[in-house]
Amino acid sequence: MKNSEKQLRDSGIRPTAMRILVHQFMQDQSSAVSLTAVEDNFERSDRTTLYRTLKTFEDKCLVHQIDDGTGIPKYALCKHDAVEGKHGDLHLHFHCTQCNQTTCLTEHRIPTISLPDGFVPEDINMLVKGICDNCNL
Amino acid sequence: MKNSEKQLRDSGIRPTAMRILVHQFMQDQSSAVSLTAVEDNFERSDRTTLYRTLKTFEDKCLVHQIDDGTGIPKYALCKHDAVEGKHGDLHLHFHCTQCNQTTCLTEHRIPTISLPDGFVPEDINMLVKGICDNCNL
DNA sequence: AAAGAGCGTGCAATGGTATTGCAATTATAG
DNA sequence: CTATAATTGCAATACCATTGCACGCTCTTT
Repeated sequence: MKNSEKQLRDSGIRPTAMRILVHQFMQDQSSAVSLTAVEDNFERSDRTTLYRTLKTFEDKCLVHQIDDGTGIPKYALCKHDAVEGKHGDLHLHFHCTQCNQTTCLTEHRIPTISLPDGFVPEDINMLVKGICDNCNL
Repeated sequence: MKNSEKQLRDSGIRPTAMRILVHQFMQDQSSAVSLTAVEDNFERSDRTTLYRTLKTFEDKCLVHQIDDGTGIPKYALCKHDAVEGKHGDLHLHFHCTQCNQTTCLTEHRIPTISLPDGFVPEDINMLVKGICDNCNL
């Protein structure tokens, strides 16, 4: 997938070797990854660099950060095309309490919710914890 | 509210002076509080004690922990009667990005959600970020 | 092709918070 | 009143995110 380089460029990110590798790594993942997980896969690189790489990706809407309740932020590629500085895909996240993996259920849009008067929603986060399909065999 | 003492007893928690005070403090709050917030209100007591107090409350379902995406856990009293070791009230949480307060919208039950085959839900967390009614005047 | 500016990277250090171990104190039960 | 158990306070540990700084690379400009 030489694709990564193009995607970085399109998002206004200079496609360094490191960034391309990280992006490709993210593409290979079926579940969201922690910074530590990325670090373990790139032992030659520094944690800080990877940290900033992910942050850059996030700023440019290539990646979204997921809070799965473990206290450790996870990252996953955004499926949709970046929409001008807005993380637009509000989907469900599932955290498996058994294998500890966090998955994007991209198909499952978050239902619109009605709030009390005066409350203005800007972002919605929905997290389901339980047993994932893999652990449930 | 001498009520606190009874509630602790009913939950199987020994009602020490500290615990009663913390419980009363929680009752007075209109939004969820962080450990640090509790600590600031009880300067005479140790952070660890308060930490364990909240944890005890949580274990006994007097209090539920809220993850509002700030990375700092918040706590709020459970409204419902404790149901045998199960935190049963799945309600909405709202985090105001302006005043930084996190509120339980107890009235707003979380809609049931359909998951892909093989996924078994055990707990659901729904968090809305935006501007709260107080900041929106 | 060489000089310079700006960005990316690595290292070291800082800070904030949860969490645990242990000893002293306090409350409960016999 | 004594013994036992639970609670509390202090100190220490551990884990991350985050930042400052200096070096190196790349890209542009002349």
